[in-house]
Amino acid sequence: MGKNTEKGTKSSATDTADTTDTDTTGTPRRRQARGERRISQLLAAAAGVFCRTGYASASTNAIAREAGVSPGTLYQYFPNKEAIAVELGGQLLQRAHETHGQAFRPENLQRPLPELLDAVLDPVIAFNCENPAFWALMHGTGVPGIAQEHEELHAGLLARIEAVLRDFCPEASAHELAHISNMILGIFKSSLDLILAHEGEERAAYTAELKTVLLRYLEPMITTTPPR
Amino acid sequence: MGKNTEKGTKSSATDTADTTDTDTTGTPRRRQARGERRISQLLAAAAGVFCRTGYASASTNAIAREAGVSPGTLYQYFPNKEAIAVELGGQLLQRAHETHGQAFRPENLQRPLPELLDAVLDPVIAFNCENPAFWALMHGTGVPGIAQEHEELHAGLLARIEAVLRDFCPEASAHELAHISNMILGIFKSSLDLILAHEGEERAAYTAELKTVLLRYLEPMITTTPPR
Amino acid sequence: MGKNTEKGTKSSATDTADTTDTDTTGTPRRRQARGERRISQLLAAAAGVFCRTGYASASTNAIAREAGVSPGTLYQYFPNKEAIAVELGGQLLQRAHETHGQAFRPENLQRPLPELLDAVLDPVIAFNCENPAFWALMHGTGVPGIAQEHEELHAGLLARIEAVLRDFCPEASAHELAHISNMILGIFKSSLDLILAHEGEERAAYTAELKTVLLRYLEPMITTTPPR
Amino acid sequence: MGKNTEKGTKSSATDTADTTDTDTTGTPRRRQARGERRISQLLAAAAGVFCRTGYASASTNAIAREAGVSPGTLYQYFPNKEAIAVELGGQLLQRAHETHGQAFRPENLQRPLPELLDAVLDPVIAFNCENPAFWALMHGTGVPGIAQEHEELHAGLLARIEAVLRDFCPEASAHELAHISNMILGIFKSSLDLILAHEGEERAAYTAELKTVLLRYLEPMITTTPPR
DNA sequence: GATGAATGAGGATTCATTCAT
DNA sequence: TATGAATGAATCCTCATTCAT
Repeated sequence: MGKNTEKGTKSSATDTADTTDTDTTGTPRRRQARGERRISQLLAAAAGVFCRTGYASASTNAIAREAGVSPGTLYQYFPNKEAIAVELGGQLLQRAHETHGQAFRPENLQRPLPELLDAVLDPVIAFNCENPAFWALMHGTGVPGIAQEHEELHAGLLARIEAVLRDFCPEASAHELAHISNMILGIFKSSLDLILAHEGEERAAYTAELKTVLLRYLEPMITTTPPR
Repeated sequence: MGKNTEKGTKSSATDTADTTDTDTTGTPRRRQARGERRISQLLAAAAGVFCRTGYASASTNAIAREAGVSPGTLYQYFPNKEAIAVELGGQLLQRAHETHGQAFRPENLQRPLPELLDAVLDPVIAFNCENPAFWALMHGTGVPGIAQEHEELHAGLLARIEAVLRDFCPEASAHELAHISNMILGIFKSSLDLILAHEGEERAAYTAELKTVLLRYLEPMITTTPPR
Repeated sequence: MGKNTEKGTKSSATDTADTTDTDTTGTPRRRQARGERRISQLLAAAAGVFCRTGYASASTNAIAREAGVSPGTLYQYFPNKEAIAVELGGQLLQRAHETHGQAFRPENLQRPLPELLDAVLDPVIAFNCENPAFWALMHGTGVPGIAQEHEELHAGLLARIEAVLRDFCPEASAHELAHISNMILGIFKSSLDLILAHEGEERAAYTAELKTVLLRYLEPMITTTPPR
Repeated sequence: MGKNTEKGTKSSATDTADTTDTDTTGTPRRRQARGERRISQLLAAAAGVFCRTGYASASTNAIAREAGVSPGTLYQYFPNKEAIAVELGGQLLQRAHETHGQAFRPENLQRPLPELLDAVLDPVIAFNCENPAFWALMHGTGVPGIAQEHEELHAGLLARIEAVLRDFCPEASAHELAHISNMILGIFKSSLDLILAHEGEERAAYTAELKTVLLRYLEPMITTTPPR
């Protein structure tokens, strides 16, 4: 596992105060850098705690302790517990989008279905294996902000899947496409649970099985070869 | 404490005019009936609240309020919040088992796969549509008692699926059977989410889609016709 | 959920003299000092409330209020109500033991009985007058931890009394010694009630009377002069 | 509020039966007799529960259960928990007064001190051994009503002791008499604890020891032989 | 009268959040 | 900024007491 927290993203949760602070001296820059580090620290801690105990029963004090700071410090960077989840979700979401952008890039989509599945699924699965907090968060927090992020994620993936699907089955109706996409996404999610719950060979086996399911589900629908 | 929840008294939730509800003395039976009603009331309220807010953030006072009683009354029937969830889960679990018993009965399993899928899936889906609190509870409560019930449910379903599978694919290894069963269950669960999230035609469409997925997934594996 | 068995229970009361815990900065020491003060504050408040209303009907909120802090603060230092009583009892017990150690020191025990009674009883009575919460706590809390402390206290005193007695009445049987010691302790306790219930001259009178009782009770038993 | 709670507090078991509002029919008598039985039942149950758990932690439901009746029935005879204790205390108090009347009757007081102690202490000790709830109640309930009863008891005993004392030591001052009486009572109480805490031979030994203590304490004070 | 279900104020305890240092 | 003590509303749960039957 380890700490894979990138910095340099947007902190955005609390930085309204330092927008106009200083332009000339170097200190604020360093200060800001330290702030970024703190935020990463806190988000990483939050990811761990959310993963372990779930959002609802994760206490801010536990997060602060895990991050090695005091609760007061936590609240210097986040206005409340929800904001931590939203920010964490947002960051992971962005990286997920990037991953999806890579996974669904045109050269992957032009291959025959079996290769396409490999090309698309492998990086997405890898991302989720490396960021197990992602699903944990996106699932059942009950937090509106997160729910919205989940929507985004869901809608984004659905759109991508539909796009691919449209290429393969040009004559499918919009409704059919929606149903199929949702099914695909659902199958993916539940398989992901299985994949994340296992390791090594088992994990590989479930990954293979997922591809088999999708392949068999989709193959009969294909009416054209992939475009281009 | 509170292991006295036999079922059986389902009589006329709406009409209080049970003229024949006393065999020897009037009071005990009526008292018992009232207690049963209270328990049902409370469990129904709990189901609603758990469904809406999740187990963790459901407060006992909220459940009591939803049931239209005082917190003290709730605690007359359940020793604590957890027990409510466990009892509710237990009751639903039992009914689920009954449903599964019906769904997986031999005459259903002897048919060809498409009909088998109809025969098995339809009642299970129906049950879940009628008891939406079931999945909500079984999912992430963090309550040991529930987790165990979930285990039971999961293991029970898995065993049933494996049994069916073994008939269809006699030469599959134990590992393969386990993987396939888990995939099937996962696909079922995620489709169930979709099904529960929709109504009417959409619901039917997703149900059909689930069957399609499973049919296409399983058909190539079948090496024998079903026994007898 | 709540696995925070932290400092509260075992602050151990006497470690205020830790001169070495802060060498570099002043803050930790001030913090710790504040914590110590809070604990003392809370224990003092608890002593007052326990004294006034008894352990069972003393509410933690009342203790917090008496200490001038919020309930949450109380729980920052003590995990629960019982722990307050145990800590308070423990602290007082330790001081009692010290007092007893002084009271029963050899040079006191070598004197003739009348002087011995003065030398032993006066400091013990003084201690109890200064710490009226002591008996109040040791009496009927129903708390196991306290009961154990009470046992210790009782057994300790009994042992000391028996030791003195053995010197004075070498030929008394073990049973007789036990009976006499228990009687002495009982007489002491009941007189203490009287002493604590009065002030000034009256208190002195009861103190004198206690000594008279013991003197007359014990004198006829003495068969040797005190050792050495 | 004002509903039906008239009788409860002072029914007092023995004397209300004479105030009979109905003389003609048998039913009210029987009814009243049943009421008396209920009250005795409840008081006996209360005695047991108070003895076992102390007043504060005795719940009215526990008392009702011990008495084999429903909580509602308990409240038909007593307006509240305190009243039960007060009534129980009152009844025991009365019997204690009777015992004291017997113990301190003139022919006992005219004997020489050793016999007097036997004659007075033995019945009082016996009474307390047979009614262990008495001390349990009189001790630390924190209930005003009980405290008052305790006062009565205390004052009554003190007066009797002082009366005896005055006969033996005619020239003692009022203050001295008060002090000595209080000491005697205190010694008696603490010995009683010891006596009640043991059985058989041990109990006898402590009883003997109590008499020894009092004898040695009082003998030197006697300046006259008992009157008559 | 008797029952036992129902009540609800009150107590112990937690935790997101604030504030003095 | 960092700290961690302090806050207090909210939660679970109890029990003396009342009320419908």
